Amino acid sequence: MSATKIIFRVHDYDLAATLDSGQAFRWQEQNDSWVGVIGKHWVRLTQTSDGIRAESVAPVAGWGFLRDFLQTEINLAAVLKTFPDDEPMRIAVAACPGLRLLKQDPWECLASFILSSTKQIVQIRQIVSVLCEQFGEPVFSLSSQKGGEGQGEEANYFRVQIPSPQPSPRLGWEREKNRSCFAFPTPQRIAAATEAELRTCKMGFRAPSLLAAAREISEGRFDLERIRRLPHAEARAELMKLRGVGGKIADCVLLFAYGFDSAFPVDVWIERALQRLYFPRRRASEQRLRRFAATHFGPHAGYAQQYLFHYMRTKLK
DNA sequence: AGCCAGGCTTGGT
DNA sequence: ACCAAGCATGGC
Repeated sequence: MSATKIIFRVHDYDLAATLDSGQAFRWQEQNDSWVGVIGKHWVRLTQTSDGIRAESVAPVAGWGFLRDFLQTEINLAAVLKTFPDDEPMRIAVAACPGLRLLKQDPWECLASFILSSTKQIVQIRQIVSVLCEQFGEPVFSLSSQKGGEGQGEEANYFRVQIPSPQPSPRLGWEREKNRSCFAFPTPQRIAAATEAELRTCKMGFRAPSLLAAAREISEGRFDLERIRRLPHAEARAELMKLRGVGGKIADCVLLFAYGFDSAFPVDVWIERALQRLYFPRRRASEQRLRRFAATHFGPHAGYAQQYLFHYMRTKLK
């Protein structure tokens, strides 16, 4: 089974910064590439001089899913033009031109951010990784005996050599091979688990929240697709009905999965960034910072937030 | 309204 | 080595 490839010709796209900027938690750097799973597709992405090269192990019917995920059609320059013309924004953009927003699957995004509360990015990655290994369907099977006529999911798997160049010294080869080979578990699968089982993934007190969301969704009481069609404020209110989802997490899902570009997640880091960059002389209340953010950054405030966040994380600390 | 919920990283000694 | 603090929070 030969790998299939495509090149997305896109400029001002910083792949590494984008995949590693705290919006998605499943991408791993492998040599000069990034490996991850989108839906049922394992993919390897590499930044090249003329864009982004994508490789998959199994042949894919089309690359629309990846174009959509990476948002390569977005005219970034046009987005940047809508930012306020002030010193902090200029510096934040200059620090990482080419930082983008992805468009992720709503369930994966929601579940990941329910698991994110009071966790640092490294820990969120660990939790999500174990969750996928434990409950996710393999996106391809290493030892499947089945040919093409199985009726279940198996028919979609392929017997392949995973093109993973070198084992990392810290995780053994076996473990390394198996990472990123699982789809994100469905709401149905999570709903079928017990709280105790979920807790083995080290998610602690977030387990009941994840379980509740999975049940609401799998039993049809909560419709993730309906959110997409609601106005911003209503969509936000709807998401916040879920246990474990407050304003910050709702904003993350609105921005990273549903493409509400004006959503502006405010966490400790953004709060500090706003305080330092926009109110250096006197201390501004959380209220004030929030109100300022809601009006100051324009229609693509979410992009602005991502630049401020990245700048804060990498340069200001 | 303040405290609690885990566990891992970070930074001090 | 060890230990304490601090988390890209929200619920009760």
